[in-house]
Amino acid sequence: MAGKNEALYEAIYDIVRLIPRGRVTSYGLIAAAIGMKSGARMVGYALNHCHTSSPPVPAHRVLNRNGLLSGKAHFGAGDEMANLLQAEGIRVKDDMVQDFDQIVWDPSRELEL
DNA sequence: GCGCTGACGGGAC
DNA sequence: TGTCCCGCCAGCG
Repeated sequence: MAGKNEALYEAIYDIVRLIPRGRVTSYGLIAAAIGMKSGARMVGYALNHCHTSSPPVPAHRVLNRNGLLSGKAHFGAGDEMANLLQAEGIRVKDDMVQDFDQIVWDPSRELEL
């Protein structure tokens, strides 16, 4: 471990990689799972560097608390993120995940069960 | 060494 | 019920 910050990033990546297909989660839930309830921004920042870690992280399954594809613009392509979500059976409309409350995956909750 | 921005969240109006 | 503003942590100029 080079530093705690790196371990923190890996913790975020690990949780994101645990997200089952057809499910999504929010930055706040991940932040709470790692103990950073108010660090939702840090989660997004970490995912911004997810490409520096391997294996790649399915960040397309991570959305904001509104179910909006906040990081869609950062994926590179225009609708790359929405396309991946729809490919997993997730309904995406106008960059917004439909039935978000039904497909949301809470890490701190699922990992505890 | 200081300040601003940023893939957000929650509370207040 | 919807929208606006403030707060938090870390990286970067």
